[in-house]
Amino acid sequence: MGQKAEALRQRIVAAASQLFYQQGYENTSFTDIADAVGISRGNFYYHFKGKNEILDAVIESRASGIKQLLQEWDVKYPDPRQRVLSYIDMLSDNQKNIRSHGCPIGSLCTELAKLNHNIVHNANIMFTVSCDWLTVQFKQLGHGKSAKQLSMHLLARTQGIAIITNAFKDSTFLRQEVHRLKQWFNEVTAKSVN
Amino acid sequence: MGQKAEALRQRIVAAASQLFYQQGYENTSFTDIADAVGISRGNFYYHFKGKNEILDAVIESRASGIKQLLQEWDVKYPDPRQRVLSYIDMLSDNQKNIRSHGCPIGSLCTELAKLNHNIVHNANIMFTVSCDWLTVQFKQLGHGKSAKQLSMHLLARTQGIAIITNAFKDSTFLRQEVHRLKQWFNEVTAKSVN
DNA sequence: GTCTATATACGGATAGAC
DNA sequence: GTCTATCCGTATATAGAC
Repeated sequence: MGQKAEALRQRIVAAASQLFYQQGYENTSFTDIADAVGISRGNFYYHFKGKNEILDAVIESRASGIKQLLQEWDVKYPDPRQRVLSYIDMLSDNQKNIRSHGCPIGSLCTELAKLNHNIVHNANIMFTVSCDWLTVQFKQLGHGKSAKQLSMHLLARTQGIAIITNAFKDSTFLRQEVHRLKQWFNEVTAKSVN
Repeated sequence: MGQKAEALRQRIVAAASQLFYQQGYENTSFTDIADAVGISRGNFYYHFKGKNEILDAVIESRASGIKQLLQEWDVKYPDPRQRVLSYIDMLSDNQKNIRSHGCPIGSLCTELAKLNHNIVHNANIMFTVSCDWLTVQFKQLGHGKSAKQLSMHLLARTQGIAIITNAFKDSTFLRQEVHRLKQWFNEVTAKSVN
């Protein structure tokens, strides 16, 4: 496969990912993606076997995208506390998108759980990337045994915030909850220091 | 409209509500509902103008169902603390369904937010019923100004738990979080007593 | 009121020209 | 590699028999 084809493949995945986020997976047709990319419907099948394979690529793309971002933070921020606070700040940074379309990970997992796709069971790798990274941070903050539980808790909190913000179209609530979440994080990490 | 037709209408709404929960709204066809109820596809259009109207009825049905349950609790439990704890216990009571299909309210709101339906803006009335009721309970527990914020917070927490439980198919996490949530509630209400 | 038959549109997928 | 043309299944919705 040539470089040009590979580049087009990337563009298809990027467009599909955005459309899946805005409109949902099932509700996005090949026509939608084709129009966004500027190619014909038939051309898809040179790059992908079918819609399932595009979904697979989107999940893979999102997971590796998050992974890369988190690795950059590992370099950028020496303090694990700062890293986790940056993670929480993602909610504020993306509040407009969350208000309109929810969390890209959570909403996709929710949709796929309703379908009988085999891929459903692999969709949560998008969560796992964050979960594993957060667990490492909590371990570095002195929480050995409860690190994973705290990580999952934080993950769930962010998801709940995204759902309610999206349902009520209310960014004010998001900001309140971000504050509350940071408060919780400060209390939890303060405990471990002693 | 006769009683028999009204009864059939109820059965259609009940079947549709369950299927929307298990398979999603878009992914559920008239054929699916027809098979579940035991009627023909064409018969729907005597009772409903279209799929939108069925969705409307399902939302209405769920909202009034929750409202009724909460009103029963108002009678059954004299203590507002007990009422809120019962609300939290809904997570444990429905853990199997949540594991398989998430929260019926949250997942529907998430799906509808992706579509361009006009109904989307009314879907959150299902949340509002719980939110208003919880706000009343927190007010009775001495939280005047922050009652609504606490109510929304609790709502978000339950949603986050449902998402993660569903994504990871992990009921153990749900039980941990229910414990954590009750702990939070105890701390919050303990404060207000003083 | 409930049914069968059918209209119409659109989805994913394939074949083959270029 | 990318296109056009087309197949086929299924969706909502309607018409009209009973």
